[in-house]
Amino acid sequence: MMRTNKDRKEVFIHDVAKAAGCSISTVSKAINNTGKVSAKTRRQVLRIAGEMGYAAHPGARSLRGRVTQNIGLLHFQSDIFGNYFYGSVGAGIGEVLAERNRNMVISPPWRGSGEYEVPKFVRERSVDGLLILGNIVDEIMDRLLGCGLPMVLVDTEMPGHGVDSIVSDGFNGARDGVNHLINLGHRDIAMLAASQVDWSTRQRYSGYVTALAEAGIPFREELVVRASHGEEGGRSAVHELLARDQDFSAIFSVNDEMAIGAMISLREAGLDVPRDVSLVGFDDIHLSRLVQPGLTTMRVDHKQMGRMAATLMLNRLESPPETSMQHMFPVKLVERGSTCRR
Amino acid sequence: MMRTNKDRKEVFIHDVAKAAGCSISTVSKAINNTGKVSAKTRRQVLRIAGEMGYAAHPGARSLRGRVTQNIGLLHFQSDIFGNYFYGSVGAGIGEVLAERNRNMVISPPWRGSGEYEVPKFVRERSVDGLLILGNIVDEIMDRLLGCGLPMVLVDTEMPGHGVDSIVSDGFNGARDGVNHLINLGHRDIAMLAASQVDWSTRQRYSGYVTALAEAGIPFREELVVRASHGEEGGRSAVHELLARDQDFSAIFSVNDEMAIGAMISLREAGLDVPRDVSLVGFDDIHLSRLVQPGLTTMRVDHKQMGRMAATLMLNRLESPPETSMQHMFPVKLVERGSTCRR
DNA sequence: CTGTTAGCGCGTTCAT
DNA sequence: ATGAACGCGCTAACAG
Repeated sequence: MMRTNKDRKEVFIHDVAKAAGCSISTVSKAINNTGKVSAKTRRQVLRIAGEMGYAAHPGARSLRGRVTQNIGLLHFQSDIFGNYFYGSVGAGIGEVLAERNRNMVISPPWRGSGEYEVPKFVRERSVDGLLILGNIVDEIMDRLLGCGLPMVLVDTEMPGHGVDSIVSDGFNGARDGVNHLINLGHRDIAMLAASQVDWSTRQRYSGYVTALAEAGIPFREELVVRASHGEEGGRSAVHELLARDQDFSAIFSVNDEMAIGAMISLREAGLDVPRDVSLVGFDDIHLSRLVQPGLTTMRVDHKQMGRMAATLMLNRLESPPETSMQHMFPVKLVERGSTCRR
Repeated sequence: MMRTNKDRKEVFIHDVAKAAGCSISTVSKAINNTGKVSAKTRRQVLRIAGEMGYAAHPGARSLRGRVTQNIGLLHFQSDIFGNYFYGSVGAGIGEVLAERNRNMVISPPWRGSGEYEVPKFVRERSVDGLLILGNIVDEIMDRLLGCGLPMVLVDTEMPGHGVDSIVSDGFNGARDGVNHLINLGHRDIAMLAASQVDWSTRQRYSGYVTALAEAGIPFREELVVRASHGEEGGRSAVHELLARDQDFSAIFSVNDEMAIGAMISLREAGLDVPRDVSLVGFDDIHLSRLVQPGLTTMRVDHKQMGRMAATLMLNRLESPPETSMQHMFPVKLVERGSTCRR
């Protein structure tokens, strides 16, 4: 017969000490592998503690040692669960935190109503460090810095504040993506961009502009559309683009979700992808393999980015470095069905 | 000039008391709205605490009051971030936890290598309750019950252990889905199922069998394929089905991810959906609107399920009920392009 | 209404 | 090599 949910029995260090026939402090030393304890008593204590299912009270530990063993995950653009890109990054982070025995605390879904309130867990400092996914408004950043927690930024940068960051090479990625379209014979290449203040958009926008310039193709403001992140943004961007009544045979999108929204809207408008319009995205989210046609995109190893961000944070906590560091991941073209020769 | 990450200044109840010119316990009472405090001093204390950015040390609180204000999220089938269904549920959970001022702690990606180890945060009891997403192996369940934490199950049931559960109506959903196919003139309807031990699969399987029986269509074992959850499972299931060389004009899939995998494999095999094979999924994940053709499926309000699970848990913590409860969400057919008349 | 006090479980010093 | 004692920040019981 299985247990039911009635029989709870908390076991504290005191109980272990009694069972092991030694003092509380000896148990503590044995468990934390600190101070002087004979090998024999250590083994004994560990065995008993294991049998009794002892685990130190994290509250008491953090009260004493000022360390929580929790890492907070922040994301301000949207809900992390609903975002394929951040989801993969989060998975990588989760792996590392588990390997190194930390808990992951997640910020609540961001309600973008201009309330720049930091989550409860950072106000209360119930985490040792913060991993921040994606672009972040200055005002929030300022508040977070005020909390004095170590931070690692993922997919954005913020120089001069002593925070680490992990990004993908948006500039070269975008340049390569647009070059791919140019090599296919396209010249009228539109760009779907997000907010100007987003670091990632700015990088990718520069890559777009540069690729055009290098190919001697005049830049046309009318072919750049700005919209919100996500599939909805991509849809409205295409409507806007079509309403402008400009010729274009290809679209470079700042991310895959917008590209997929664009793909749908193009189809609804009676345009075939890639016959009428070639489409290149950015990120290579899981979805991009599944849509029909498959989305040509710039691949980034999201999970690895997450892993590195978490690793960086834990190392930083163990030995605070003098200087902050940024790391840039390479980006690689993945050809699928959404692009073809003009 | 923005702040940098150097200036951290922790503020404790002691500092607030000094600044407010009163005792520590008065501050505590004012903040927690407990005990007797004059309205004036309360206002005064709250103002000062706010100005100083005071937040109680959660470790100390939990040490004293045995409550952490954290809720743990567990998911054993796969990584929550990579799963569209659980992602939506998680979003609903996150909303409620934020509204009611709790933190969400997430279990690390489950490595299914047979190691039934409970996450660090439940061993250490750094959460007040556990929300468990999806089917769960008995052995893990047993361990979790042994921890004595209140639990709410989502998308699965486990009667007789005093735990609440929130599920969708898999039986009637599957029956309706299969009936839809029958009404379209199909008689050779295959089923893509997952593990027999999964509660949700069992329910949906029963619905499938019942619908056939009610329509007087003989059940054929050869048309039932079992595979792992997820897109990969759907793909391999279709391969298996085709290898069996049985006639079928429609497939009912136990979930959308498998259905989408099936859709891809059918296409690769030169079969058109829905012309050659009609396809019905279950769950209505975000992806199902995006694939081409759109997937006909059984809709469940995931986010609402998440909200209810979280609400149930918080209420249960505030006033432990005598008895456990289960709640079943209705399921509704959503017709899209993956089904047509035979 | 306010302040003093005790103790939550743990890690650490300092004796032994 | 081991144990006794202290205090981390906080809340609750009690005294004033």
